[in-house]
Amino acid sequence: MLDAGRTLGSKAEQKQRSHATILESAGRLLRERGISGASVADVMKGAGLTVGGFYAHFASKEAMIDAALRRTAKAMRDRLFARLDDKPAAERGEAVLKRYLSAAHRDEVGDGCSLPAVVGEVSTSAPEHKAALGDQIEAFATDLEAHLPQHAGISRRHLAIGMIALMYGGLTLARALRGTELSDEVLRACRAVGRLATQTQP
Amino acid sequence: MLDAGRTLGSKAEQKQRSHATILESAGRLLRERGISGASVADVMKGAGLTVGGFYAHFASKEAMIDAALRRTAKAMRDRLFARLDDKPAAERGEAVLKRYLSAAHRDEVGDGCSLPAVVGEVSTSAPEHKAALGDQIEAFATDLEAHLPQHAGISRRHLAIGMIALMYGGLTLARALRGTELSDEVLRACRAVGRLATQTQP
DNA sequence: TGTACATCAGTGAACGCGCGTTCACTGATGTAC
DNA sequence: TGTACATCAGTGAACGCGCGTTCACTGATGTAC
Repeated sequence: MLDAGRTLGSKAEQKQRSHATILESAGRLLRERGISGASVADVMKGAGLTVGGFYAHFASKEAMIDAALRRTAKAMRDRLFARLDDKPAAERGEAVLKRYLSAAHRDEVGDGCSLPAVVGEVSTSAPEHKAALGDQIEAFATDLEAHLPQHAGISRRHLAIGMIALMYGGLTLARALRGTELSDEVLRACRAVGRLATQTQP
Repeated sequence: MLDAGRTLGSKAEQKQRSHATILESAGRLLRERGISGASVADVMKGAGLTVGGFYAHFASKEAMIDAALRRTAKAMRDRLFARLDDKPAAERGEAVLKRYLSAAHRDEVGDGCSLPAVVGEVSTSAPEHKAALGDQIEAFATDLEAHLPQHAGISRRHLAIGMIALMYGGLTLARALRGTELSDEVLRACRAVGRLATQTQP
């Protein structure tokens, strides 16, 4: 009775902890190996569990991918837009660009953005992933456009969407070419082109 | 004797024709389903043949993917830069941008650019694909930079590489979101951002 | 407090399937005499 | 020209493997009395 609050639901708490660990493992493998590469067995092994228990936590692999995608994309946004207030408003867009298109971000595959691992596969995988991706792109664009300047002939929203495509495209290309000289060049080139868009017009 | 030229090597010619048909089928499936989705059995079926004969034409699936990637990328460049002489020099960069980021190109998955189907998978597949992709990006950049204006603070080569990342990223995102409103918006937004880079500076 | 029963998170083996690759074979084409 | 043999492009079944999913089970935790 005294420790009712601690004991009660301790089984449920254990399950909750496992659920979180599985999601974390799924997020890492999703970013490292993509949708098809993040196998249920490996995700469970990464969480210190065995395959059989998976379906007590998720209805299907697709449901797991969906949850992992939403979680990792949210985490990425939080990180990307953190501590921007320290900088003058005019420099914030470029700061996001530099964080995203850095060599460090290219190399920390399992912890970085999930878009490079996911976007290319979405068109050939389960249709529900399209909605998850769409939601994350919308959220990303909304967060980003607040930090971009007004240009003639293009809305801030479209500027943000274009910047996302540039950042996603550049990072994915740089990762595909990792270890070659061209990989670094891609990052530099995309930062330079992005700068044209983040700068206030003369 | 009379028809020696026609008969001689007719077996070899048959094999050559089959080889071309297989490559064509591989190119289509590679673009429709990506590297892992273009299975050897389906590629052969698409060429009107059966699995067993495959290894008389290619040393491995990887060799086939390599050849198909190089072929389709070359074909895409030829198409993208065709008949640009009809246009004033200042409009050629934007013309390429419009061709690449068109709704038509987004929708003709099996005949368009192979980058959306390939780039995301390269970092987790056979290492030799990295070289094939690198070569195609180099060639693409070289072709493109000739049609771009000089900007302050960025080389034409880097402008070209950045544009490629923007076009690849935008098309891939638009394909992932195909059928949604956001998909069209991505294409429009990327064309607008690309225009900032293709225009001569004021 | 102690005992008997219920719950349920997690295990591990099995399923049907598609994959890349191998191989004994078939039968039309090509060659030798 | 006609016959016997060699070549080789393509067939189709088989292999070992990893996949997503299912399911009978185990054993620690929780509940009832």
